[in-house]
Amino acid sequence: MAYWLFKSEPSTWSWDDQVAKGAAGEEWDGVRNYQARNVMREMKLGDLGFFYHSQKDKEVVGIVEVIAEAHPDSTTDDPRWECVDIKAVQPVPEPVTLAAIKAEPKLAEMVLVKNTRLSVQPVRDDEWALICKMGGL
DNA sequence: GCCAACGTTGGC
DNA sequence: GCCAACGTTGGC
Repeated sequence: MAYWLFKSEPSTWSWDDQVAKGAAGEEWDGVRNYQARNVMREMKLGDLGFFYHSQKDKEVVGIVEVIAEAHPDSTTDDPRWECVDIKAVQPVPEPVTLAAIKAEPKLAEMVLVKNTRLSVQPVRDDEWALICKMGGL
């Protein structure tokens, strides 16, 4: 099982929007970046990911599950772009802020810290476990 | 609202 | 194939 992180501006697509989609989930569409697309191609059914709010909140607010592997992005005719489908699994009881992540030396290598602009990222097993703990899970 | 980082585009 | 110009993202 691999772990990932999905970044979104709450004003565009928030955790609440994701939760509202329920078990049916939703396409993680609109990604127009090769690196992020390549990360999504690595995802397998059942993998878990953090849902991160960028800009205003800057915190990990929930956990999602991959329910469909990479397929063409329905929001474009350009065959270069693909996306996965994800559904909300559960909220993080105590959202983990970017500040808290930066304050933790064990998380200094996170893509979230080192490559802030990448919108879909891999998360290591140890990073996943630690953030879950910090979030009260 | 500003600015740094970075990805993409297009001219040569 | 290189590089300058430009656009976008996201933290502060």
